[in-house]
Amino acid sequence: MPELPEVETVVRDLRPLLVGRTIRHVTVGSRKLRHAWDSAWDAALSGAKVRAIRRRGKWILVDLANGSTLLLHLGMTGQLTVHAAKDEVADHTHLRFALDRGKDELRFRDIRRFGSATLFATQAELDAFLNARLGPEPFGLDPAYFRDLLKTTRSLKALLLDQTALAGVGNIYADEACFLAGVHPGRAANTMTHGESETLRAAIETVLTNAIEGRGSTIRNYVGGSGLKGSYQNRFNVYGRTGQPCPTCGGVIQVTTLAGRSSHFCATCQPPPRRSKNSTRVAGRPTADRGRKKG
DNA sequence: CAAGCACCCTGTATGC
DNA sequence: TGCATACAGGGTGCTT
Repeated sequence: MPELPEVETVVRDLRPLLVGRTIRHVTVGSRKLRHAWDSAWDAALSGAKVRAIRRRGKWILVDLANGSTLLLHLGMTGQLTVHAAKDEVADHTHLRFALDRGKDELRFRDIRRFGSATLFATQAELDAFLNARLGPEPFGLDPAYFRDLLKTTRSLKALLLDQTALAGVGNIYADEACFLAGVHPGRAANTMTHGESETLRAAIETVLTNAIEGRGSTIRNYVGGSGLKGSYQNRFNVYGRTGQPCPTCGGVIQVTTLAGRSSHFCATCQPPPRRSKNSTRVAGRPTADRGRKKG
């Protein structure tokens, strides 16, 4: 599911519902997420007051008054919402954090279980973990820094999806930003002019800002921290619009595979690079995960 | 260094 | 209806 705008929406929704409240106890499901839950964290969390909730890239950080931080990632299908404890517990709910006197609880639901929940005892450990994985946030970037990022033979798509280059951009918003900037996602990054670099940098900000304003995009499972869906999927120009007309020129939106991901573009507004990586996908063409034998 | 693939999972859509 | 296959917003690790 969730890229930066969706995670930001979850955090904004949860902030008034969580900050200042105390986690009373944790209920852990039988099936593990990406990593197993450490039972020692139960004791560390019980009685811990929530000091703040924030976002870094696609990660959610719940800072506790005792100095520890609960770090969550929603993977592809994660949902983090506050419910009344008496509400029916949906299937695939893996963690429940009882709040205050137990009338309400924070629930982590994740169908595919690509998400994760981990407790970091100190800020130093948390920072080390995140700094090893994440580049800067994509807002207010120094144009010169962004130009430096482009000094690579990698495709724009691969670069934008690389969380160590730039934190928070995923498959949807990479495609939408490239469209807005008028550049093909398969372009080698080092073929971008200074002008194009600045246009793309600004396009990323614009797309993410507008998506946050629309509470993110709901394709399948995504809901915000309040349970409300997003609306930005109604404003997609290219993502998921294969075969439909380009909003700008009326040409047909194409799809190809770049960096192992479906990549959507308008061949007129975003001229493909001259050689390689511009062929449209043919039925049956292999992609990651396809043709693998089931375990 | 970069690209490609496999893998972690489940649900849904589609074709036969 | 049933079955097989392909695909999905992400991150990680291995091989080419």
